[in-house]
Amino acid sequence: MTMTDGLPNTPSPALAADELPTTYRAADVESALYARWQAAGTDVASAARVDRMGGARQPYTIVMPPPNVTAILHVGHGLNNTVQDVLIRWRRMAGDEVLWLPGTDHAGIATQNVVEKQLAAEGSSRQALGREAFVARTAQFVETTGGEILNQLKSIGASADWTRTAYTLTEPMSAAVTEAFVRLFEDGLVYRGHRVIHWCPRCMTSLSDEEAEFNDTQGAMYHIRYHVAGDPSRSIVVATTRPETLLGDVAVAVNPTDERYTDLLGRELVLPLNGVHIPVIADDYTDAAFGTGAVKITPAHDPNDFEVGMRHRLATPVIMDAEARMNGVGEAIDRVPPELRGVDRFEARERIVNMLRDVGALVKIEPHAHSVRHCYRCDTVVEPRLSDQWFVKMAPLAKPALEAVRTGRIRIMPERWEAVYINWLEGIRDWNISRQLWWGHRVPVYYCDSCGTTPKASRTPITTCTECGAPARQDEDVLDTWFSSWLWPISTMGWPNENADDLKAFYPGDVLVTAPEILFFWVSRMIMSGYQFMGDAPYHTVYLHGTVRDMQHRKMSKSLGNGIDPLDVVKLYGADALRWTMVAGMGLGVDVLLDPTDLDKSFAPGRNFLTKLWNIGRFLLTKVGTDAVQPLSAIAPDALTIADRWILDRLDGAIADANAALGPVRPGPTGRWTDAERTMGMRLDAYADAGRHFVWNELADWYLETVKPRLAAGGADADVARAVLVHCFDNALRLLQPVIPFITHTLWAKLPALADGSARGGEFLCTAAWPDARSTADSGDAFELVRNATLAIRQIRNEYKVKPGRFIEATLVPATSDAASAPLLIETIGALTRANLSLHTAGDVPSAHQVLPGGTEVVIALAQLRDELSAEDTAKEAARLTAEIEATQKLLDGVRAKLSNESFTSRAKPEVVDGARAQERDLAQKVDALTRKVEAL
RNA sequence: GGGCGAAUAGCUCAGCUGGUUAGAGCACCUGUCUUACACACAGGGGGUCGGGGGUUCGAAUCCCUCUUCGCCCACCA
Repeated sequence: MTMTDGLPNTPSPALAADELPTTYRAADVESALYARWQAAGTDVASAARVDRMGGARQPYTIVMPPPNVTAILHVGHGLNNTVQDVLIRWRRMAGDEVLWLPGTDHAGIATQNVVEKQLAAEGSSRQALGREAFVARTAQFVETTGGEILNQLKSIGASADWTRTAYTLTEPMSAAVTEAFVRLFEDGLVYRGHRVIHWCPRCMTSLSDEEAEFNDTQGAMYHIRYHVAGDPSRSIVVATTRPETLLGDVAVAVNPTDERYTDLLGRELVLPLNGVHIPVIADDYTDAAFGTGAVKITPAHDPNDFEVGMRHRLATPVIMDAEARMNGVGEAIDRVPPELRGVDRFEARERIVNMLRDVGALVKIEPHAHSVRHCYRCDTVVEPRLSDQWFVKMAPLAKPALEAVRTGRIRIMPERWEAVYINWLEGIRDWNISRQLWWGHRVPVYYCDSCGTTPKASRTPITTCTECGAPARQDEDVLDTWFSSWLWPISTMGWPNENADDLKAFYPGDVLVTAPEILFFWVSRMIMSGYQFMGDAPYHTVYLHGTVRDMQHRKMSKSLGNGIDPLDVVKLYGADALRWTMVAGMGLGVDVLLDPTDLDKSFAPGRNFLTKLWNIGRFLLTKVGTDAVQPLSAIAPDALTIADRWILDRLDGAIADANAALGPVRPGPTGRWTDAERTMGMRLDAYADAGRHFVWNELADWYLETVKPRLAAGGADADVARAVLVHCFDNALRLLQPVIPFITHTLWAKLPALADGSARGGEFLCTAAWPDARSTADSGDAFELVRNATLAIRQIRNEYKVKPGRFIEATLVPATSDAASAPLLIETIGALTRANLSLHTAGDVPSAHQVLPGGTEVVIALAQLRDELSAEDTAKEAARLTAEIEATQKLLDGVRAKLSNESFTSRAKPEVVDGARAQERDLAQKVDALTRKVEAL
């Protein structure tokens, strides 16, 4: 017992009562502790410490998906950022140089909409204000109220590097956006296109394909008759879902093989209502089997019709204005009857249908379910509209992004999204990047109206035409918000300055954490921009988490009123409870279900676990006291009891489970994930559970209970127990820190000092070391006897309704395999079960038996239990036992049949066969013991 | 229309390359204020792993098929 020399043999003084209040109050701890982390700079990254820069650490980088600058925190942000914070905190402890780079997005349409609404409330508008003033006003709005969401993230514990906070509409970001645009322009990857795009008449801007979302809608199919010019006896019936567009029709197309219409090809039809003559044309686009087999062609208001129109060199009259009111552009005004001019498209639809009915052109109206595109920002039905826009040619950019996933440079989790990603990229279409908005990065293209020279893209503003010296004019449009977002992983690190320290140290990064909704909007485009501008992918893992939903599985939203405010949860139960509940309840890619009407119930897992952890800590720290403890390394192996070995073994198991659930951290030296690695790790729920299970179901439920007498006895063995206790709890807190950083730190800071004077890991748990498993290989198997015997005795006590407080006599009959350890353990088992446990061979008095795995028997004489039982109970018990014998016998027969099967014993893995043999033995013993038991009754 | 996925306990989900009596959390039932914790402790009930075929000594796990849900994409007016 030399290892405890010099330590007092009296119990260590207890903690002062006020140091650990009986209940954990998160509010007393969290904001103060967060401020200390900030002051100490625990989450500030240093490029110089990174191995790529000659430092000693591997970088671990996550760029935060930038929330909209005007957004307020909702539970989806909470989930997203908690996941990132868990990964970040884990790697920080594991010794990586960690960079979690936060920021916000200027969110073009969204922010402009908010300010426009304000202006409307003031009786003003952006047009009234003018561009410059509007932008200034919006900038000021962002300045004063924006970015609040980042502060809110702090209150849930997000340990981002706030010294690097970025915003997409700052000078450096603008420089990156301009540089990217100009490079693509110069490479011919940005071009001006004249085509039908998605137009939001409320936001008054074009949208990309991704921004125009499909909604299934119950609409109608209108069948309309167009008469042949000069021959009222002949006609063609067309079918359309948008009758109002007929004013812009320039042809009717039929399939060339459709014999119904062959004789009408080349003839002219008269458009009802405006009398315009249009030809009947043949085009493969028309499906003879659909509708009437005749399609009205409106090139300016339908992308397909536009294509048809191009093939047949047809005119493109625009019959709606930017606000989607019936109105002709230029000569097309003549196509719109005066009484319809200026009428909203939906109103116009009704009126046109009535007018068609009046002139006898309306054949029928059928219900028709179809998908209609809506603006992703304001949900207005999008209008296809012919206009000039800037596009990015995507096919060349998509190529390396596809290769990256195919070759394992990037993995997407859950894996099924890889197929979706590949599917989308293979059919990728060009990206409309110009928006008719004012809030955003202005398109860096300059025109000369005077000499009309080719428009130039420029990194610096052009004020005068380089050709003729006349004043140059910048393009009015701004770029799609996502055109700055797609540069986020590089622009935040200093690109286009390729020598920027951060870019060199932290790019490429590691993981991107987001929801699947923006896989195309953002994730894949970042990958493309990474390859295009830096020659490498921005991360090796895309982690797509689920969505937070209510109990009806509806997405939480403001309009449904079913949201949960994370800050409410923080106030009620603390950030740790919020974090724990979300992480522990979140399978890979699985939605998190929470009940907004019952926060108490929804966050019970977090709250319950925190309370339990607090009580474990309170009890443990009180029992251990304040005297310094030996580090585990100073304890001689033979001083460890069976229980000590067991709990240390379980700790190793928990560490291994946590590491397996989280890792692998990054791909190996090849830089590519192997097929096996692709699906490994990132199981945050499994990791959290490994920690919870250890600290609750092993440390608290078993070890803490068994160690009480040893601590009370004092002396050298008490010091061993103290050392083991503190070691286990210390490591458990380390394991749990990434999920619940506040409470773990609070408890950890109260652990007694180490007797050798060594530091435990600095001032903060969040920068202490991630646990390592012990190198020794001794197992804690012997302790299983305690657990099995205890469970058996408890079961018998319950079965026979023995009052919890009553002591009983019990006998342990050890099998040879347990003969050595049993004598050391009976006291422990007795203490756990309120039994006076003796150790000898089985008598033949009527008894309750339990056969433990391994063959040791627990025997409790029935005589002492008899008075608790009625005759009825006894009969019932006998019947129950008989049934159990039968069931066990059946199992046994099954196992024996299997073992006598030659194919099984020869082909199955040896350990499986051994398992079956052990099972046969245990079952046989059980049948035997149960039979004796029923006889004794 | 194309692509993908899922159906396992009342609910939400684990169950890896087929092998002891299919697990967890919550919910449920019984008992307990056992001097850290009733936000706890102890014990318990509950699943023919969606249906049907097949491969195998052996299938929740692999194959086929049917049914039902879900997701992504898409120019059928």
